[in-house]
Amino acid sequence: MTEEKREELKPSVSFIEQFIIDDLKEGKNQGRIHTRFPPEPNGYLHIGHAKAICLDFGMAKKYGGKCNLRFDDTNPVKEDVEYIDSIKEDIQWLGFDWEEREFYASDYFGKLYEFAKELIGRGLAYIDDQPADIISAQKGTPTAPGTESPYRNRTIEENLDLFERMNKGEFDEGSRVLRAKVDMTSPNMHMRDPIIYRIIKSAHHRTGSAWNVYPMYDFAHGQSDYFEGITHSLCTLEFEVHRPLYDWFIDQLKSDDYRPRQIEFNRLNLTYTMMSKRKLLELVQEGKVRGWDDPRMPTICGLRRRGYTPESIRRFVDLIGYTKVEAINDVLLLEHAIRDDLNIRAPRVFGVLNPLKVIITNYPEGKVEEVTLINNPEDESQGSRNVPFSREVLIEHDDFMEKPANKYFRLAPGMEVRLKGAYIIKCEGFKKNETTGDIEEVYCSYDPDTKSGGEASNKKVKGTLHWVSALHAVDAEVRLYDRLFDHEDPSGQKEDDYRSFLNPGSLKVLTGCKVEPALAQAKPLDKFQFQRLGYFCVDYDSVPGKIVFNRTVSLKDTWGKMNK
RNA sequence: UGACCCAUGGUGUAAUUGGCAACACGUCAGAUUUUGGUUCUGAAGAGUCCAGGUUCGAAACCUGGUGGGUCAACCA
Repeated sequence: MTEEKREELKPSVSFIEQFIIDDLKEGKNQGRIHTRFPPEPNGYLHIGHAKAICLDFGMAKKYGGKCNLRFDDTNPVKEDVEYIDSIKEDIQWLGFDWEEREFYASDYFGKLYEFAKELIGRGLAYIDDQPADIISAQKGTPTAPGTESPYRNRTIEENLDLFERMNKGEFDEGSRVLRAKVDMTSPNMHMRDPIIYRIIKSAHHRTGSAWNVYPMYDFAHGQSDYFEGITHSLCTLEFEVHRPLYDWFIDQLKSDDYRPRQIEFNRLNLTYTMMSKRKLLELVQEGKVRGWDDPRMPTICGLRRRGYTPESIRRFVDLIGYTKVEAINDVLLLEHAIRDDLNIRAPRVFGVLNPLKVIITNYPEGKVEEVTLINNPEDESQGSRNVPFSREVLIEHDDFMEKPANKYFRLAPGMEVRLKGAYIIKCEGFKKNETTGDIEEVYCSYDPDTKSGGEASNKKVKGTLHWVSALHAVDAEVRLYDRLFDHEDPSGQKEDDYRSFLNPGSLKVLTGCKVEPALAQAKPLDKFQFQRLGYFCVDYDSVPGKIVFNRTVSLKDTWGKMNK
């Protein structure tokens, strides 16, 4: 899109941003905007979380507000410190900053406990002695109303006494719960006397064994928002039915005009992958992938290892928008975002994945020239580099055909191609293994006048190939990734387990690849465009002498598409 | 036999709130190119789930359908 066209476009904001603009205009909450990102520390962040992070932090920043990081750690059996550091790292890597506002729902356990006792005192909460299955049965179904617990009308004194003794550890897990007294006949299941405190005797990663009762999500989240002065509590669509309860608790809690507002938006779904934390954990535990940061995973750390940049992820999130429609986004759009970003920033280099030796028969033996190559035609400031050229070079196996197909612009008997940055060569012959049919060597002549920059270098040839000098190239392992699943929506099929859609070809490890010498110095996460092939990123597994690259994404390939 | 939410090209979103259905991705064609990349130009592709209604005028508002999603964890 041209700048001019961009100017002409009318500004459009998401429905959430419009709500924020309206609230600000109405002067709600003293004109403040304060959001929060509330991960549960029970797994790694994925790109769906990135969508929420961009909104939470993005809206706060755009409207002069703040965004808190708050760990929603109300369930000690499922949560662990292990995840906290990775979550913080991922948010920072994405480019967002919660400054000193790192909070935990567990910071408020004391206040929440007091609030619970206050509700009991006001006759709005009671201890239920029934087991889980009975309580569950009494809740009714979405189409049938629930029935009231026989313990619903205990005295305030008894409720208070029982609640305190629950917290002292006098009762077993599961023997009693604290429920809010709302409405057992409500059409909204969440309003049917929700459980707000349960007994858990496992140690909590932050509060240790200080508590024997822990608040449920519905009793912790909105109140934490309130305690922190949050104005806009943005979450995904499945919490829509929780909103009446969220508001109910805020109504009991509020003392002035301030009140946080929950707004729900659509979750991110991507084709050929899935976002379920539980299922992603299964992939890791069952060894279907190499870990949370396997480059095929939709996790932030996986994308980072794959070679995605924070800018590209933010751009992608910006492109897909926020609505209330449950959509499934084409992963092609994510790939477009990273290509677009890397096109401008990634230096171009030569890497040969599947080498075929070309001997330039009329080039002097032992001679080595340095040829100069532009690092990035899209960015002059990246300068140029020298690459050694000699009599034996390696080209891509695909760049030679014994019997060229129609419109094949590469090397074939009698055909001329340019070795990019060096000379134009002509194929004079080749060596073929008669038993296997493999092409083993190709023999070419070169024209010394066609050296790039030289007098005859403007000669038109159909093809330009990348190459490395056989003598100077360094070894590399290259990992090619394809979609993890071969079904657009692997976890959305009722009949089939998502595992049955695992793509057996999602990882191809290529050894014996050859890259230009300077790459021996590359560091993990360094990003390059292997010219004519794609964008590649140095993997953490690299060791001196053997560098490992991950293919982030291939270049668009119109030739490959023509031949599909 | 419930409540709530949703429905615009293939996909994702717009339409300044009732005034010519637009943008991005993808697709196709052409130009440029020492990357079959990039860039540039152009094209095809929806008449807005359906049926009524209100209105000079409806993608938008109303009614009723249809289709999809969410909700019955002592998970978040």
